[in-house]
Amino acid sequence: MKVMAAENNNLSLSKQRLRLWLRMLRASKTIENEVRERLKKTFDVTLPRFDVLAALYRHPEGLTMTALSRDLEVSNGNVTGIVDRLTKDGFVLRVPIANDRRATTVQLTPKGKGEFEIMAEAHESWIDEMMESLNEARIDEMIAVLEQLKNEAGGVE
Amino acid sequence: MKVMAAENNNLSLSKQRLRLWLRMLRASKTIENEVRERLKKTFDVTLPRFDVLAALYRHPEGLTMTALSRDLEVSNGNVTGIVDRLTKDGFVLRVPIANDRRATTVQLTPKGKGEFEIMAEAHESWIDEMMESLNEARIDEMIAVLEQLKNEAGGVE
DNA sequence: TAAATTTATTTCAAGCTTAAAATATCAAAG
DNA sequence: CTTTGATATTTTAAGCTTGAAATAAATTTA
Repeated sequence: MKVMAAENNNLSLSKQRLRLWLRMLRASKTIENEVRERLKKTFDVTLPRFDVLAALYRHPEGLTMTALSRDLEVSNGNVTGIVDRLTKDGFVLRVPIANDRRATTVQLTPKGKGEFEIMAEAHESWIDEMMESLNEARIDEMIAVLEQLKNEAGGVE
Repeated sequence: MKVMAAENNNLSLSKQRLRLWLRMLRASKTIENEVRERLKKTFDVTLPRFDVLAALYRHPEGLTMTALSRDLEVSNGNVTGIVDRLTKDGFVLRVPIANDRRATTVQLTPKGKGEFEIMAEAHESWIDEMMESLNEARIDEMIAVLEQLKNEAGGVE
């Protein structure tokens, strides 16, 4: 009897977790689509390009291709293409590393830095607008849960 | 002085909201990547295909291409390709609509339904595992916030 | 009814994405 | 040294994704 009850509890809890995951995915997708569209319309830049610029902005010393791929959680081959195009357009630069001829760091050019700062300001205000209803307490709460989730799922082994 | 304080408050709140968004995106991406990899390894199916099957499973009467595209929040042209491939592999079926020669509904085949049920069970257990630390209260809390967020961002105008 | 507009879908070009294979270089061990 | 294994990146093929243009059919309107 107790086992049965526990099973039933687990079952509905797992359904509830699934439901949360689907909601989270949906909210993310909605916001992401909105951001993608505004980036395109306002700055004629794609979301993946924006993401790469943002990662590099957070690391003024530059990032290797591998570090960039890990930071963005995308495949290494993927980064190659985006960086190629950003390089062609003068937003980023591949800088050889002194002691390792295999690796290069990628850095923002002054143009890339300047353009990103403009986009980042708009981006922040869009997010602020889309999350208008959330106060500080709610936000801290959410952040804590998400942090825990990410570690649990990502396998910090 | 009061204005100044308010501005500072707003500024840090908007940064906090941005921070939340980035965490949410990161958690989603981590879980999504994990699910994608497991679907591929376990069932040799891609995540977009799984998403389409899931949407159709929730609507046994079938969905038009437009409804499917809206449900998944992806472009209409995107759905065409995925449904094409699922059709070729015998998972779904395009069924003409009686009164409207422009539209077709898409439905799961028995094979599609059967295969999806197997995948869905595994999928649910993966999510359960990845969200092990979240209890019912936390989950309900999160769902409420996410629901609000989605409506705010998605423009329910 | 004919023309104009709207709706449903597909097609297309460009770019994004992954997983796996191929290159190239470095580091370690014999 | 030089082979062996590890690391960093690019390449490749297949599939995903978008936004816009092209078709086609239904609906509205003059």
